[in-house]
Amino acid sequence: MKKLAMIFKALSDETRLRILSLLIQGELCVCDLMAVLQLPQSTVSRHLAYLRNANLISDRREGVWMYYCLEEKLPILEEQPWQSLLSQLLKQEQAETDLAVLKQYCTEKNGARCG
Amino acid sequence: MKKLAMIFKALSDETRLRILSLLIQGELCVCDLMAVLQLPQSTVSRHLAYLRNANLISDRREGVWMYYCLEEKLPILEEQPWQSLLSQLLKQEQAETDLAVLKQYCTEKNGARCG
DNA sequence: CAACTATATCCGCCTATACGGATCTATGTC
DNA sequence: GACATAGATCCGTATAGGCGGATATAGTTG
Repeated sequence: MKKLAMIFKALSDETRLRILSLLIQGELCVCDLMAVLQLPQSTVSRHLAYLRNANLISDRREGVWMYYCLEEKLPILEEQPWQSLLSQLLKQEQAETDLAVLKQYCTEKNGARCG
Repeated sequence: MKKLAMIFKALSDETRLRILSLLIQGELCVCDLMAVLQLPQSTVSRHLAYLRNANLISDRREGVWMYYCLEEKLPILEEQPWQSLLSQLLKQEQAETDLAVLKQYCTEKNGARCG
């Protein structure tokens, strides 16, 4: 029960929910998230660390960049409720806005790396 | 998104999850919850108030007793993810223990009122 | 190794909220 | 109205965690 509560605590912050909704589209690095969310780097990194500690996302280093992506299966929460929570996220207005910004950002970046 | 985050915040405390898992069985009053959870009245009432403010439960007065029960449909979260979260709750070890205690408590009480 | 960039972590500050005993309020009973 | 009981709220205390600028660290490039 305590573990389940920890997962919900990880989900109890708007910024973290926004990050998760963006990661549904695929892995992103810290720069990407900073650009889309318009938040300082320390804030983004802190939330990513929180989500990683809760095992909701995993990271992968590629050179200087850290790429984060959603964990598809969680140790505690079963797959069905987890996926249905994620799809619920996408239905939020804020998620739509953020995804539009992400799309625009990706177009401009056009496959290039950050930096 | 903020509202969704508020719901998760309400779910981010172990005691509140235990209360919700008990309420799945049907409405209970504060005395019942105190007895089963073995927690002081102020603690139980505080968590119930938190859950009510988050619209996860509703209350009903009957004489001196306040009965609380689960809200079946939430304004923000759709029914499917909500129900699947609730069923996830029941799969936790702590929930099994608590439900056993509740069952025992109800047997002893045998339909009587509190007090 | 020096310089640069991406990211993680530290720091001080501030708010939210957990706890449980004490008190207030509402209701029922005599 | 006096009293008892259920429950809500208040209180002081303690901790978690949000914020974002500053600093530390890790990898890349010359």
